[in-house]
Amino acid sequence: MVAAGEAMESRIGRMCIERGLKMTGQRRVIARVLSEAEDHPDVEELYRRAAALDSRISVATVYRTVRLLEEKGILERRDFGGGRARYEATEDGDHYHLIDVDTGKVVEFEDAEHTALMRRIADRLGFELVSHRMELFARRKPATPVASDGAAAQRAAASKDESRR
Amino acid sequence: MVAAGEAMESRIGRMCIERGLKMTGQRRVIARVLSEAEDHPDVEELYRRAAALDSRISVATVYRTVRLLEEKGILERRDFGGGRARYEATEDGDHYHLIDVDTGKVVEFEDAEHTALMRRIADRLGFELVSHRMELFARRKPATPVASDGAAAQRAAASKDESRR
DNA sequence: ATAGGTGCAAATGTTTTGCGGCTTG
DNA sequence: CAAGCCGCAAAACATTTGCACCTAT
Repeated sequence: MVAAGEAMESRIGRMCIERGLKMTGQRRVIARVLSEAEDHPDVEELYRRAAALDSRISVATVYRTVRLLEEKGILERRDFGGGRARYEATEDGDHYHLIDVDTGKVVEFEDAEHTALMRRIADRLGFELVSHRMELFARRKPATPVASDGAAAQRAAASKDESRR
Repeated sequence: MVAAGEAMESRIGRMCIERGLKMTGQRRVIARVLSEAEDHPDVEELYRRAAALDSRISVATVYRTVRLLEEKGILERRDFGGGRARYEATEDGDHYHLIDVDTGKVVEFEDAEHTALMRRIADRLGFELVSHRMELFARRKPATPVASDGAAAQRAAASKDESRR
């Protein structure tokens, strides 16, 4: 196991240092929370988790930090509908999100074909793609009656719990 | 020309009547503004245009109307970033938007292939697609240096002015 | 007449900010 | 020590709503 020291820098904490950000206590805590998050928390939720580790943190700081990290390219802001922005650490390959309209759960998936398609479209219109976004809103299928299923499912899927609204 | 009577119902106005909505003066004006819009105005802008035709309209009513028409499927709400929701009349075929990150202009385009792809992806993950969204953020290309251009450009593109932010 | 619209202003919910004090590099 | 943070509370926005009149149907 990873001998949990105490002042050990989290993955995102290290990224902050790399970009020359001042590391305060609260920033370190928020960085840790973000590093450990496996879902797409909104600011309120990040605040809750951070405050649980160190109570001298205010929502304002969470907002400021999350904004800063987004500018630095460390975080990405998402909008899955429902008013508040959600955040997730920037990852390497492009991936997209499918939101279960009934439960609010988010399923991530990759699709290289798609990214290429977008670039091609922009190009055809005389533009250079800067960024893009795509979200699928869907409902779980009732269960495959009979038919050939077996190895039906998927590699890519990584369901995560986040039933809030 | 279409003899602009005065109480003549606009396209969206007619749709309201079809669905049994009460046609008040302000609703008629808003419907007309929406019918004539060729861009993707936000509520503030709709209010401006409507108030120019009939000053006894409040923003609250525009908000209420736009919300109602969205529920009735007459309008679609869009989010192109920048805080406020934008609206556009529901059209037949799916179309998507490319936002010029420098000017804010919106270019619409269609892509049947794409819609099918999404449905397939959802299906593969065990879901039934309810709706989806996709936006491209891009920058105009500097001009094709030499190479084969000529018939370079595009059919699909329909650029529209809306440089606001 | 009556269900439903409307204006106005107050309320909401999320995110930003001004400011004096405190911390990091 | 200077530049940059933080907490707090107020402010800023976009959008919604309660209430007391109006008005299409």
